[in-house]
Amino acid sequence: MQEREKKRDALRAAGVDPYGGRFPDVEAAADLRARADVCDIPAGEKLPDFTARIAGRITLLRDIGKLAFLTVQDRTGAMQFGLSRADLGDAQWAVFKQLDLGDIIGGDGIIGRTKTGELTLWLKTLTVLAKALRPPPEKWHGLTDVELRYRHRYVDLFSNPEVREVFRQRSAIIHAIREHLVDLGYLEVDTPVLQPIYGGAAARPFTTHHNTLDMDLYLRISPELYLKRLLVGGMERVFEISRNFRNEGISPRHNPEFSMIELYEAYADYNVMMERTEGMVAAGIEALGGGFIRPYGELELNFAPPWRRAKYADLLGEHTGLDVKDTSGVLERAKQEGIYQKLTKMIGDGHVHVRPDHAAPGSLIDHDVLVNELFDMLVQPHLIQPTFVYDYPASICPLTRRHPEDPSIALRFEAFVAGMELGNAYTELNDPRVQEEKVMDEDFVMALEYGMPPAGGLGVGLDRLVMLLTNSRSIRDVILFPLQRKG
RNA sequence: GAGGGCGUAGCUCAGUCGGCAGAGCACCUGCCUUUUAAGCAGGUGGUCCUGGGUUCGAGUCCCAGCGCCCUCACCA
Repeated sequence: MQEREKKRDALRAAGVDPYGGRFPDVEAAADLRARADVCDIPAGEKLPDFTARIAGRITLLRDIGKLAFLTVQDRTGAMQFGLSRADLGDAQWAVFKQLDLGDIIGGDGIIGRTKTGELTLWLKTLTVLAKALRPPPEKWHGLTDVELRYRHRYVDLFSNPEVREVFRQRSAIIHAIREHLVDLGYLEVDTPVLQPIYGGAAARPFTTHHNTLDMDLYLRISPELYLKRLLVGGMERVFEISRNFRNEGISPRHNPEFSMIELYEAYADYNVMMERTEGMVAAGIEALGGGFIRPYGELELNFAPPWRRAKYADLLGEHTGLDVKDTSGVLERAKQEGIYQKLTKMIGDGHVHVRPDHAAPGSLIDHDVLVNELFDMLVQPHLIQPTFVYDYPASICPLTRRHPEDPSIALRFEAFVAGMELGNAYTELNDPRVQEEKVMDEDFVMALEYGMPPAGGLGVGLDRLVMLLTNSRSIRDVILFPLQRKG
């Protein structure tokens, strides 16, 4: 670092600003490459009339005496600069001598190809735009220490092109989904992140406080209750790309703050929401290119619609041989798997509620809770190809409309891919008197009393979708600044 | 919250049985007008994650702590 500060001072002493300002009309390296490709420049030739201006960070520097080659990287790729002491003049050559890997420079010159055919910008003028005081990571391995990659993501980004590519793809996916929904007549909205009453999911919130109002507030765990108010207000198709905050554990699939796209469509139901899920994912895939069949780790996933649709009860039977309504059979299996023992141990902690009316004789745990645990343990890991699991046990889905012919079934689906939950949807409950029993938010109930159109609602985890489409193992690889403990 | 793994130069990593702290890249000095992980010669660079302990002597062994990764739990 001391050496670099000396060079910075040397530049200043020579009247060169080491932190240059505006540098207009820079061409992207990829655009220049395309422009050059149509010219058929022979190896070893320079075209005196083909001028260009490029800017970026120095990633390679080879000084071979009175001639030097630099590789400069911009957002679109790399471009080689050629510097000749004879052409540049002593003053500019002296400037070059103060450069290091990692510095950001601009170059004006003419295009040519070297003996080996590499496209090269032969500089007439060199402009220092930012002197880097810290060296970049090693050129061959880049930055691989995951802790440093997350803590200093800027280094990760400029030294690892594949990381930049993942986040470019993330942007493309979200942009495509947004356009897809807008094309369907959806309005994009923003609802409160700071909520006096939290709801819409079962998770512990982060709490905060507004000083002037002297009011406790929660960071939202879901935008759901606000988006439904908008349905009442006549906004019949709305979506929000919502950062949600859940004060829960961290894992390769969970970050405390994460992005979800949530949408509501009046007069639709959960079947329509299955199509919306397929449509959004297809739009994301189309933006990336490469087709519906995509690698994910050792797996090969086929996102081509329509995805498999399977009833919760049928899948349970398929993978466990159990009948959902067989309370004693489920209890026995739950004991075999150790689930029952685990749950009864947790009753004291208040995490598990005892509901004898829904339990098998002699069981302390609600039947549907046992079923759900069995499902998570024995069925979910097998849901590799995109699958809509629908018609859930009603007791584990309070905000969902019941099946008209079977009140024990909720009109809900979850989308699973690679054994991971990707989305969750309902045919929404719009009866205020039923809702009232289950929600603390009086204003929300009042909204329903004014009449909410029947609707389908859907939430898709955007980080997880980006993981699946970019073949990323960890949610931290698709979130720019994942939460880290204070280092 | 529980278990396992990891932590050494700016970066990527070796470090044997407890016996002088190492390599490559980067950096510095010199040479080189077509390099491609450029090359050649010489050189600088260390809180071995932190704090204790054992020992004549600790990067190495023991204890505690911190951080990261993984698994489980919690949670969608």
